[in-house]
Amino acid sequence: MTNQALEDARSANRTHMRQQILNLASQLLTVEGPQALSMRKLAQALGVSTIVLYTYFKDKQDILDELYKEGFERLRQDLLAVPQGQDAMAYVMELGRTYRRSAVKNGTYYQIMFSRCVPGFNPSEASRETSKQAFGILAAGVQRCIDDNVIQAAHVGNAADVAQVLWGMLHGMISLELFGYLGSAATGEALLEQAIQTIKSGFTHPN
Amino acid sequence: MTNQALEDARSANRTHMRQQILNLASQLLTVEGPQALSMRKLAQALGVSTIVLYTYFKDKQDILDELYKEGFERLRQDLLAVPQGQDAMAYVMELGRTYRRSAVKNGTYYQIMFSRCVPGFNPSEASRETSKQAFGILAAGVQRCIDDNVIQAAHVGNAADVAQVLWGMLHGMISLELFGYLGSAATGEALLEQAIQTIKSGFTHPN
DNA sequence: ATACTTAATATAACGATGTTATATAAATGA
DNA sequence: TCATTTATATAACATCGTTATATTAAGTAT
Repeated sequence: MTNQALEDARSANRTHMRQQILNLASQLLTVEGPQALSMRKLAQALGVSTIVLYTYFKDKQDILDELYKEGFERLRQDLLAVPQGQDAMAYVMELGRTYRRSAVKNGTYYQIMFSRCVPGFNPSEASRETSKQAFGILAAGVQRCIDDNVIQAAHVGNAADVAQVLWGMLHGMISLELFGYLGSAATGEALLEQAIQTIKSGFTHPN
Repeated sequence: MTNQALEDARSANRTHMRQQILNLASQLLTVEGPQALSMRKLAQALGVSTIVLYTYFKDKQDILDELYKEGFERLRQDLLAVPQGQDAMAYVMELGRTYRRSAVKNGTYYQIMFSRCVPGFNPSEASRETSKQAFGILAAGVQRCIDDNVIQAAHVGNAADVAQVLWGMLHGMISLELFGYLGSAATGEALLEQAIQTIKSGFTHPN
């Protein structure tokens, strides 16, 4: 006969252990970079054998998938914290600045989310759904601009497409910054501000 | 006594062998992706031992560095092929479309150039100079727009900064496309066109 | 309480990777 | 012909992700 309380305890231990592993993986990732995040180091840091990792996670991809999700969750939380009180356009522009701050703050996470820094890693379909939620915040902000007639949808297309363009620009500027492709003259923050202003003008003054 | 002709012959053989290795590496990269580009496979495809690779290149990074340079060289050539006859703004916009076409056509090269798809690889300082030359074409185009008063520098900043913003947007849109982050609704080409129009409006109608 | 079953963990191995030390064959020079 | 340098091969080392086998602990049942 199976004991329900026992199962629960085991399940609790299981999620607890999983979290502990993920915390350590996150720390290893942040401090030493994606390169140093190996199963062996992780196990050693935990003081256990490698096989323990495989009882709590299917494989390394499974762990990376969780970090990927956590990265998008952090981004989503940061974006959610932006107050919507101001006018719609100002809100969207502030989302852009927040996006950059969040990405730079969690640079190693951002690498996992958007660069193929771990060979063979591809986020699962479920995790990609998480990424769409973060994007959804951006899209909703754009939609509000359209509703308020700050952006003329007739000229620039639907909200999703406009948000894609905005996202692309944000992601591109941030990627160049994180990759060291920005000319030494301007800072990432200043250039992003300029980019935001440019795209804002493009949204509001279509040809 | 050293024979000059012999040295020359050796040097010629050396560069020839180097090129042969790089060609095969490029093919391996294109067909099987960055993941499959290993020293052993490369040696096996050449029908020689791994040590041969190390007599012609310092290490794997050295080979990747050459591929990195070749990627930017291809991009540069494609951008140079864009006719400058048209008006300055149209030329810059066409540069943008060409940039995307070139990046999509050489997707695996683009990964080496802009994503950390090979652990531990960082382009050398010399190679990064090559990347700046491709960027220089973009910057020169923007400069022409400023000279022709199609872009008001007073509003949007100097040519280098404007080009950075343009580059960031291009790179971002392309990255999202190559990474599969584009909503299934719109194609990469259509979205880039929209982005180009947006940024064009932003450049010409500053607030 | 003792035997049985199940879960958790360790050890050690497999194949693959980049890289290199040692050894061997070929070619060039005196 | 002998000596020296060069090119190449073989085999090894350390690291990686992963897993088969063995061992230990814990819980269950009689």
